[in-house]
Amino acid sequence: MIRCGRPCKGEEQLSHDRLLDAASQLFLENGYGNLSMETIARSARVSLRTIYNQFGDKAGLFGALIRRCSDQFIETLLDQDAPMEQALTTFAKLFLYRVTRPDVIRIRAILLGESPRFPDLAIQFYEQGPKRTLDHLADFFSRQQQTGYIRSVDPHFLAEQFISSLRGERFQRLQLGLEETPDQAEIEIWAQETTQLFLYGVINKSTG
Amino acid sequence: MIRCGRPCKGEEQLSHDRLLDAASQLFLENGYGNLSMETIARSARVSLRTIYNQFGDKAGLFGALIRRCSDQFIETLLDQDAPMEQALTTFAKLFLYRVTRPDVIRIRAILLGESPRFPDLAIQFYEQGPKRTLDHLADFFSRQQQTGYIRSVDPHFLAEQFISSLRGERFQRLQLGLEETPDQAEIEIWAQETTQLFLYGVINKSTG
DNA sequence: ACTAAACGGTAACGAACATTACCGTTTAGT
DNA sequence: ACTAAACGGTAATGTTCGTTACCGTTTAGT
Repeated sequence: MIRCGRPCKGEEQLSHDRLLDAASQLFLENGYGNLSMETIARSARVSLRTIYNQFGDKAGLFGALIRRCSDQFIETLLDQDAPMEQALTTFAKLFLYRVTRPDVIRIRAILLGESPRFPDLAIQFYEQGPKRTLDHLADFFSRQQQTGYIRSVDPHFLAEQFISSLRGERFQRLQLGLEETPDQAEIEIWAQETTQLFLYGVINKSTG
Repeated sequence: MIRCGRPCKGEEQLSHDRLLDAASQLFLENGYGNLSMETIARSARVSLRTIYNQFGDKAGLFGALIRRCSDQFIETLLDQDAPMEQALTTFAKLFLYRVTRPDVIRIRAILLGESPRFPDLAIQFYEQGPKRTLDHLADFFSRQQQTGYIRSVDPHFLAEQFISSLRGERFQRLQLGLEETPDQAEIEIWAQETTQLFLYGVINKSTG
């Protein structure tokens, strides 16, 4: 790179983001232990010293990355007034689409593998990401219970079960790299079938 | 170690197992990339050369370990003649107990993180472990469908949903190290509530 | 008894890697 | 204009690690 020297005023955030972007992609491809700082620096067209100035060390860079990934969380809207099945199905589609993106799958798997080394990071990730979705969903179920449409079970339990059903075994296979990323059409079927099973159960009802 | 030289006839398998046991525990504690061959050798009271003779290299040792972990799979009995809810609950307890053991949780998380480096290993693990459980469960649902008690949905879909519901969000937290291993009492409640929700759904039925 | 195989222990080799240091350069702040 | 800060590039440092080699020892197989 020809460009060198102290960056201009407006460009401070720029190299910072470029660095995070490059590091992100490389961590996703190689995991934590199998990626060298030099590779990151070269890919981001940044000097090694800059990384250490901005993030302290490798763990700091990894942490910043996880945190940025969690911050990308946007609360999925749950329409409280729509029919419950429709509201849940719409939520399910959005949730499944996000959660099946290859980079989300990968970052999750990497964090799982390294969580004993970064226990605080695991907590941050969960509380800023999955936990907020669960709370949001539990609130939805709680309101639906007040209408009497659904059984009075702990709404947090319901939220956890719904999320877990949504992920399904296919999510495990995705994390193991045994399956391709689903497209929109597959996700829609996936969301509908799972939501119905969750709502109506398995038993054949005697009366419709 | 004082003991040295070519091992006696009956002791061949012994050091092999001792090696796998030690390696197993160390991999669980440290993950793949953060564990040195020398540490394994010392812990197993075995020379480095012996490891390389028996397993080729580090990846080979890790693979043998994963395979042994999968082979420990024992088909959980599903009583086809018992009432369905009872059969499923019994299965659920056993499944949850096994799947929440710390070493099983850890080996899974490590394999997830390293799966891009060991794609074949991920396949072997899944097919010898989870897949056999799923097939077994799908067969159970298929037979139950013939009795007409449950809706006619793809039994493999039902099996996947049941397993996935069983794991629940708590399983994710376990993998992230955010929760303690559940004891038998917790597992029983967990199994019962999940099974009931799976069978009867969320909707308040008009007629009991 | 003799050879080959397998072992434990130590050391060595070579590569990779996280981290730091140094140098010349460009911009910010005053 | 001058100093301090931040940069890119290269090199160095110190460590760790996977793997191999060598040596003396013990057992298997014949």
